[in-house]
Amino acid sequence: MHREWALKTRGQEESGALVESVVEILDCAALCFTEMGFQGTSIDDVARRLGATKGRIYHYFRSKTDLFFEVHREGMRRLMDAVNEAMSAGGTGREKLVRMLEAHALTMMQNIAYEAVVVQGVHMHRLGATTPEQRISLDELMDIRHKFELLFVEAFRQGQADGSIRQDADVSLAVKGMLGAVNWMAIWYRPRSGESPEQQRAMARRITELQIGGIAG
Amino acid sequence: MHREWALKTRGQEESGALVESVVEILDCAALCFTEMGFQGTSIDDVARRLGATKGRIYHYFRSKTDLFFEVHREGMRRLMDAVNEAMSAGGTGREKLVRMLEAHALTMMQNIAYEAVVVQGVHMHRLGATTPEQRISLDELMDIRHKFELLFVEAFRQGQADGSIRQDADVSLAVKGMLGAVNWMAIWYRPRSGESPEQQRAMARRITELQIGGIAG
DNA sequence: GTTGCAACATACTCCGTAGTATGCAAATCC
DNA sequence: GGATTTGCATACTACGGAGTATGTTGCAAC
Repeated sequence: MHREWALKTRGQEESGALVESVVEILDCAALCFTEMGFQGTSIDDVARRLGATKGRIYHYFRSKTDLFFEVHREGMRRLMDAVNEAMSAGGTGREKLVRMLEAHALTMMQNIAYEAVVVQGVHMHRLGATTPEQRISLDELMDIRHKFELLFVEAFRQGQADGSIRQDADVSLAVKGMLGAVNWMAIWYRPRSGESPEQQRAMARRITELQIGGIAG
Repeated sequence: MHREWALKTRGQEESGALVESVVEILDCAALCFTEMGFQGTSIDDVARRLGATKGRIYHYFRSKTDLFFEVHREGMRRLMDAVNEAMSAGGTGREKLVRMLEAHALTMMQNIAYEAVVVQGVHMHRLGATTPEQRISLDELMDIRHKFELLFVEAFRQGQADGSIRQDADVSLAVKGMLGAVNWMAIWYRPRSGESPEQQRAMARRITELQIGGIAG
């Protein structure tokens, strides 16, 4: 998969060193934004965390807002990739939905910094005070997010059609509820030190199963 | 119920006019914080929305952070009141949980500005850069939030004991999931113009029923 | 080996904003 | 009815932080 950075250097060849440096910046930015919020994070904060100075960041990114958008975009990309793959395999609508929710939850846990920024970004979508250029980026991100939700809606509808999902449910509300339950992990989940991928998968399965099966005894 | 404002004037008698003015400030602050975030909102923004100036705000609140805390506290208070009342009535654990979730969802919808700030505040709890005094306020709010979650845990456990809730569930994870589904409303829900309380109650019932019953067909 | 450019660091500018100090009219108290 | 306080508005200060302009170093190409 070819990444398309919205960088000053967009369009030119990506050497390995360049990508590495940019990813390093994105990682630190994701951590800072997660811990202190967008407005609460200064470029100097990110630079300090990098062990560098602003010069390095502004060499690659036009503005603080652009940097935030790139982190957001990368987080959405990881989510989208995971869920798309989970959806592509066959099965009933319900089986698809289960795989998609598990993939979603697992991606949240494995990329908690990026995904916390994504959750923040959703909240920020009415920021308004942006340049027309940034407005386009923002609209693009909202569009991706909408498409993301539509994937779940589609699987849900398929499940209703094949009888694996109850038909008396408001699809939109049901999907928003399920996604909310998983997205909320961005708020409370922090990896326990030494937590194995298998433990993470187990947690993803449990939270998914509760959303599918409910809690009634 | 006697409100205890963390104001400069704390401890003195609350005349009706004082309360009215403070509530007006809190309402505007809640809207601003919801739309632009904590750091993105300036005191002048809140004042402009009030049709006033900073002087009025700093007359009642020590700092911007204090103002945010008060909005957060008020939002939590409304949630807590609603859920506490729903819990106090009898019934099985599951019946309690249903009423509590419905009350939670309904309160979210009817106080969306305040509750959006509450959700934001949870995310902000590791802000760090606060005075010791503010640190105490913040810890207090986190404590309230924790107690709030414990109410649901308690009802859940009761339901497991009386057989109305399945016993193979991780209580903490299940509660976090359900609360996430409802809290997420702070992100997507905006009242449709002319939406009746009855329609809101219907939505609260639907989202609750999905969390309790699941979506399996 | 020197030219050129990439990849930063350094050193500024400038503006928004939190917080303060002061002014001032109306209400309240004695 | 003078004195004091309340409930703000006005005017100011101080500073942090976004963005910029300008070095500086190292590698690559020729």
